[in-house]
Amino acid sequence: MRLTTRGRYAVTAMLDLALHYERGPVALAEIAERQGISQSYLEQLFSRLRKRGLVDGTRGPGGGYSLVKSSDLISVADVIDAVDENVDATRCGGQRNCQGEQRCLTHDLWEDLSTQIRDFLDNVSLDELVSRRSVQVIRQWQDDRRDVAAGTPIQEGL
Amino acid sequence: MRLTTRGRYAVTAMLDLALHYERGPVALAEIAERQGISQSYLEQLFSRLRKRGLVDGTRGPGGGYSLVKSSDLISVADVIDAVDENVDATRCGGQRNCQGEQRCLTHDLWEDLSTQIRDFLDNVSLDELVSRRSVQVIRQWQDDRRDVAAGTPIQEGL
DNA sequence: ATAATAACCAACTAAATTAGTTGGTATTGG
DNA sequence: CCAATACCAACTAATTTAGTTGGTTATTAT
Repeated sequence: MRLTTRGRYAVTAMLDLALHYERGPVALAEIAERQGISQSYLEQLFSRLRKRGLVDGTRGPGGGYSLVKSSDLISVADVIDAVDENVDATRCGGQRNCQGEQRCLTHDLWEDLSTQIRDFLDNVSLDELVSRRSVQVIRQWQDDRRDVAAGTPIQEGL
Repeated sequence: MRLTTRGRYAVTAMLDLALHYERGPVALAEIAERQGISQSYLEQLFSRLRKRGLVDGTRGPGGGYSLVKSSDLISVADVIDAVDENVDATRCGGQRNCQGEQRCLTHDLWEDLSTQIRDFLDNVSLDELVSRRSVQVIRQWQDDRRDVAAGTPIQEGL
């Protein structure tokens, strides 16, 4: 089973995008700063996300990335799939050849676990994450922090 | 999240033990052969399993390992915990400091996923695995194969 | 006693993977 | 034209994993 920083970064970045793309494309530099992720690493991740048709890149000043589909149509599983090979828990990747030609003793167990994980991740959309209270709290904090860093007075509303 | 060959090997080996320890201690050489796992790697895993009080080692000829507790009291989670550090899906290991001092945007999501995985693995006991049809089929195949390799005619019953 | 068996132990190695860097080129808005 | 930004490929450092090597102890059978 592969669920590593790569997948977590990708979901975090996509969630950042879902939170900010309404005012137009979001530059990777912004996401990198807000989420504390290396920008060039993000580039690699977004290259994969773009190839999967999840995001759209706009070049030039004012450019950045935007979501192709509405955030309620993008599941966490979609994002992880795009950057990580898979979240399969079996050794053989479902090929049933974990031990020579044969299935290993525990093949079915890992298959069941994979199904569990997949069901869970399939059923969480970016949109659902956006509306979570805990996400909104962190978003607020991150946005304020950025305004302070930029010397802009914190504004309520707008 | 860490679910790698190590954890899978450990569960497979423990299941092999559950399937065979009634006739006395099972030598690692046997498990290694039946399950296709490097014996010296198994030694490392069993060292951890022993320290966790899951198995008991008997030295000398006829020795090997046996289960300390009955197989219905050992969950798959117990085994994975013993050899893998954890199956936590968060980056911070639940410390909530995934981004500097703060939680990262997706912290709660990974926490929820961890809970899912843990619940699943907690609720599968070795005993339950033993009684699965698919496990019995593979067990039969493995035991027959070993008899053939040893030149012993296959016996029904005994 | 001695030899064989098997647990037990520590240190090393090879391979893979990951996270991240470097140094670019291509587009596009102002 | 210039600055911003996506886009791209190749390299690097660190970490982790699976597995090896070369032992030592303890126990049983002869």
